[in-house]
Amino acid sequence: MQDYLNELNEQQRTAVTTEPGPLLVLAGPGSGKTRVLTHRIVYLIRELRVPPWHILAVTFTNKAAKEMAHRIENVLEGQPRGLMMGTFHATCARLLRMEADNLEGYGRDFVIFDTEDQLEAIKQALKDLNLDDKKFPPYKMRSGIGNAKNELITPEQYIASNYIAEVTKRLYARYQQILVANNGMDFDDLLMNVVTLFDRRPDILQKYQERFQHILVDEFQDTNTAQYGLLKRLTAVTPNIFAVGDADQSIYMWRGADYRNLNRFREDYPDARQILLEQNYRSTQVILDVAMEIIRHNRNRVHKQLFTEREGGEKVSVREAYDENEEAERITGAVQDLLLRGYSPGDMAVMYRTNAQSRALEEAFVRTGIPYRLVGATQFYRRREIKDVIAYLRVVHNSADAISLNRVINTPTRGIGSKTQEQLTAWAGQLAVQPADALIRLVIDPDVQHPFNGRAYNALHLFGQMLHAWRTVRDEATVGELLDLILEQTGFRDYIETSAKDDDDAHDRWANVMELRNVAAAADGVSLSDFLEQVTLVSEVDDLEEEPNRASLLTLHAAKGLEFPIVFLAGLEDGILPHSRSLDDVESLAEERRLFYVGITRAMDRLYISHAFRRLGYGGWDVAVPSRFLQDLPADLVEGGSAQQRRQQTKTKASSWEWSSSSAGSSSWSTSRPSPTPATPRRTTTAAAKPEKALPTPNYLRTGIADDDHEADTPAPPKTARYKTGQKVRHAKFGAGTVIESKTTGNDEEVSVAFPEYGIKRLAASFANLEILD
DNA sequence: GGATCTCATGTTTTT
DNA sequence: CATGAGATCC
Repeated sequence: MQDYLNELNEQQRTAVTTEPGPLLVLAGPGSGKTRVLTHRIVYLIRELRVPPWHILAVTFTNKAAKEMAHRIENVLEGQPRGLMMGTFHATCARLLRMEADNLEGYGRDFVIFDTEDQLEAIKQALKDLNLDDKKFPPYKMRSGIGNAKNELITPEQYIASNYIAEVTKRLYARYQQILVANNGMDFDDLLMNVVTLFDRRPDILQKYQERFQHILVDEFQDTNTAQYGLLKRLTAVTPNIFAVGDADQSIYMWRGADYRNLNRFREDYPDARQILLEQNYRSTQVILDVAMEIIRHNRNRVHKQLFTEREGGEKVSVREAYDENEEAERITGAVQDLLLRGYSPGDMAVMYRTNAQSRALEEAFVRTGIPYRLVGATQFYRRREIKDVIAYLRVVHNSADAISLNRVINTPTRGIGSKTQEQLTAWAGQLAVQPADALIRLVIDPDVQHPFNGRAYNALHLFGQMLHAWRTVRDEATVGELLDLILEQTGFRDYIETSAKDDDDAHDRWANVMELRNVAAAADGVSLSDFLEQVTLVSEVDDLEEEPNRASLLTLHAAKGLEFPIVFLAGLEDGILPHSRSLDDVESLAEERRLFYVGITRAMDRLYISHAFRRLGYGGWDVAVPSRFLQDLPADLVEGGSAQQRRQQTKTKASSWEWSSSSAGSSSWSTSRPSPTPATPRRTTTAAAKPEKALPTPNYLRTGIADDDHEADTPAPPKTARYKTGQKVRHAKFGAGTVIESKTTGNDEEVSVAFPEYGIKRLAASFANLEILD
């Protein structure tokens, strides 16, 4: 009868069947935490006879929520009615939809402001306060305000300890007024407002305390103060809180998450039981050992001794590529190899630190024709054309949303410039109505007094008519129909076609709009209000189309919670995987390490790590320093030699470098071996980066660390090409050849040379050591 | 008032 | 390098 419990190991079963009360599950990667959560919910419903509506399960991503819903459905053969499950933000939004009337200044039809809307509001606030947006960059101010909200600090409580804080405090207050005036809440408000509501209205708090008698939290280490505060209030009377987390996978500190909430939990719920899940069902022992060795270097952590029944396993491969393009090519080459060996594209994932890295990878995948999907890069709902269309819907939905009105009133351009917009705002102020409603007044009341000249009036009137028409059909039409009407009346397609850079761009952007239209059309029976909420709170495209069997390209952050048989971690370089902005702070550095740990532990069978010798910075090429984390890899579990050896090899090969061969990638990962005659290990990372002869050290070979003294005054390499088309040159390996083309790239020179026997090679001048034959 | 160009500037991760 | 904002030009 309890067959679903048999699928669990002892610790898991203990967690699932523990009696209600506070429980902390410390779950290592791959230890089945989702399984524990879902089974716990099933257990509560089936065994303890808890009505589903007494259960609240919160996650951090929509993906996790969906996954959980899916699994529960499988076990229970149907979705339990009334079970509340979703992200913190979505849950709070739902709650506020019911209760916002009890919040001063807000109504239930509030809109959710995303990051971009926030910036607009902050710019407005800066203007209102006569502050210079150069001195107080909106995005920085936004994070200041956001941090305060995450800590549940109101503008009044904000401590102005210095000038910038004093400005932030004032700005925060003004910003908040603007939000309220727009009946808008930003992401942080969703959480904070619920807490505020609970604190002001004990009766409402009590209502939800009674409703949510069992609360489950996924990824507990990612909670911030506001979220923790929320949980604490809800469980104050009945502390049935089932929290699952792993401090080693805390990667969201930058957004206010604080894994120390795990400690607070132990203090705040002294009776809490604690269960450790260390058995891993995902990776080979080799991968786990590597992961543990990496994470071990972080201080102040509780070690989890991960183990699996999958003993042994393939060693982790580490390779250095010449640059990011070659790195990408080697990865796709290895992918092709693996495809031949029976893996499918869907088994593989390439993970990286920053979205910018996806470019080279994507190009390589396109070139090789391997099906791939790019997860979340330019987030669908943040694309300009999508935001535009959504802004239209928002204006139709909510007159108070002046931010959205500003966005669309002249997009596409229709002769309503900034001056006219100012007049409109002023005029609406006089009428004491929202600008959007003032426009409608212009349409329905022909005799109304207004300050506009003929041209402006016509333009405004025309727009007002459209808005009026949309408003009229709003409640009868489906979201899809409304959207069609808007697209048609605004001539949106024309707008996209005329404003796009080129045909491809126009095509893509229109395709995006149509994608949104499809989403809207599919959301049959969903109210406009709900539709807008979903659209703002759902970031991933995964709702749109679940791409079958494609390799995934994704950031390490996006990879959390996922697993793949084959994982590639690209760009393991100082400044990228420990990200440059985290190098001088111990805590951030520890978080970068956890990010690496998360990446490693996504892999089931095989892990490939790569870094490049040089990488395109913002401008030219920079020499990359292998990630400091790589030094911590256990040598006996890694194949590919030390960082020094790899670099030595890169340099040896670089003298005969070539990009063109597409087969180079596939063999290089599997056949290249660590140099048989390893150079005397040297500690410095810049060691031996000097070409022999008398060539000047190219700038890109220098790092911030000072080299030998005499190099400091070596002149920079010539900016102009040293090699000219038609010139005869000699290469150590390829022999004599003719220069076809030469161009400078950054501080180096890229020479294409035709060799009679070897064909055309593209060579990096600083390495190729070409002898000019005249 | 609007569109185009240039210059400057600023670069992580996302609910 | 890419995007965005500002100035300039139409």
